[in-house]
Amino acid sequence: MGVYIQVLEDLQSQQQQVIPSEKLAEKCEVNSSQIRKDLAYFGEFGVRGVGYYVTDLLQAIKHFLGIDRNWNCILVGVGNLGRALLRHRQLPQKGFQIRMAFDCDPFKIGEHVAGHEVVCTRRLKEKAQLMQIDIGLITTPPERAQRAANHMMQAGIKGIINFAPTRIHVSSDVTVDYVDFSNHLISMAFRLSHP
Amino acid sequence: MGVYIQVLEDLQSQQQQVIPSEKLAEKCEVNSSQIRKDLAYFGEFGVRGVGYYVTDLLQAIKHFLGIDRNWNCILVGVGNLGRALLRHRQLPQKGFQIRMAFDCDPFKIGEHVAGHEVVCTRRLKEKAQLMQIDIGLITTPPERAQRAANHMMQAGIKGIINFAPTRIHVSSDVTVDYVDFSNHLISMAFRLSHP
DNA sequence: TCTTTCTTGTGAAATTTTTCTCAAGTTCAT
DNA sequence: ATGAACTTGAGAAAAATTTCACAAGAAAGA
Ligand SMILES: NC(=O)c1ccc[n+]([C@@H]2O[C@H](COP(=O)([O-])OP(=O)(O)OC[C@H]3O[C@@H](n4cnc5c(N)ncnc54)[C@H](O)[C@@H]3O)[C@@H](O)[C@H]2O)c1
Ligand SMILES: NC(=O)c1ccc[n+]([C@@H]2O[C@H](COP(=O)([O-])OP(=O)(O)OC[C@H]3O[C@@H](n4cnc5c(N)ncnc54)[C@H](O)[C@@H]3O)[C@@H](O)[C@H]2O)c1
Repeated sequence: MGVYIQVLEDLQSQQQQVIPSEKLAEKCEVNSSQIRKDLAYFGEFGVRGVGYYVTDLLQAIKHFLGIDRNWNCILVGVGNLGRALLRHRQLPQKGFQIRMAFDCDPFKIGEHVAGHEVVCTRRLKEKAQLMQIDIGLITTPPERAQRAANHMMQAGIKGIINFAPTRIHVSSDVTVDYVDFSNHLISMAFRLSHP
Repeated sequence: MGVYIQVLEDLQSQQQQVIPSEKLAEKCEVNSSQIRKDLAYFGEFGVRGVGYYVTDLLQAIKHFLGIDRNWNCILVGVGNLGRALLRHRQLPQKGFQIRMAFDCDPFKIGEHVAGHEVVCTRRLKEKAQLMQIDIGLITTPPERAQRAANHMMQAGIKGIINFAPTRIHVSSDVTVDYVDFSNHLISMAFRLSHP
């Protein structure tokens, strides 16, 4: 689904107003009926004989996915990866604002990264509750990920994305998503080994 | 599949020698027959009534996936994300060595990041051919990703992992994999909007 | 208006993935 | 030994996903 947005935004910036599923499929490298099925799932947006109106479609997809609004995020673990995310300009562009950054290292507390002051993790609950935080990003070492998740849950955060390569345990009303690059490297190694 | 490795390595470091699929499934948060099917796919590694020997299983999985060896990688685009990857200690630990780093920004060329000298992208072919490079990582801005891919193809690299949020076109003997965090954020936004 | 050319939306078919089930192998206490 | 308790591997069933195929709507030229 994310690919559709990527490609449609490209088309939009190229001023292309309409695109048929066949062409969109090519750009997304998927089957065209796949696209039609996916899009039909949340409404009739195409026009027979014409195709899909890029802008309308984008808006419809974004609304359906819940990304036609801003989401407040916090980040715990201002290390290599944490800094990269804090400095990543595309996240706020897409409606995901990292509102605060936390770390437990006294040398990092007080530092500023991309306009964010790094705050002590112990103050997470207190700080995060001042603002309605939707999503927490964990970029601590794996052995600290559970602790970071606990802090987030105490602050009432219901969505956690864990970049540390370890499973975490959360209560049933919290959604966790795992991001692990090494899976992509592994998958690549496999494909290169079995040509 | 990557989860299995993660969890098995955890077990190994805890000195646990044997684990039944049921317990492994719990830790990986998947169905236990799923695990048995997956593992049976590349051999009979379990012992009925006992379970799987952690060390043997790990070795077998790693061999099957082609990660019981070292893979030579290069990275193009020494920005926020590129630096994080260059400094990421787990990659070499898992057998993925980033051998060289390239950038086109004259201010960055010559700089050292995590023991790697940053080299001008124009010298990629020349440099990369001195060593058998297996995998190329693209961490440039999206509008430069295709160019980076072209350089890699010219150097004979057959596997490309693109962290830039754009599709790239490659010849049929090259494998591309896309990594896009924002997909995880989008998926989280969707799940939080449809509770 | 009619015909030709596109292209969607969708039911049906095909394929893939996941789950269920259980015979058969292993261990251990008695 | 024997039985009870486990656990795998794999066939069958179920569920989900992907692809096919085409009726029906839209546009454009004759
Ligand atoms: N660097 C990468 O490119 C990369 C890629 C994929 C995954 N990861 C994963 O992301 C995580 C971070 O990687 P990194 O390279 O940034 O490591 P890092 O060591 O540079 O950063 C970790 C940061 O977390 C902080 N921290 C530790 N415990 C904490 C706690 N309890 N509360 C708050 N902050 C805490 C540390 O002070 C440090 O600043 C790791 O789990 C790593 O495996 C990193
Ligand atoms: N920062 C993140 O956390 C993050 C997360 C996800 C995806 N990404 C993606 O990763 C890419 C890099 O992000 P970033 O934040 O590091 O950006 P960045 O601007 O900090 O870094 C980009 C680097 O690429 C270099 N570059 C540009 N053109 C080049 C070329 N032709 N050859 C070699 N080097 C070239 C630039 O000099 C710069 O050093 C972007 O596409 C971004 O969308 C970044």
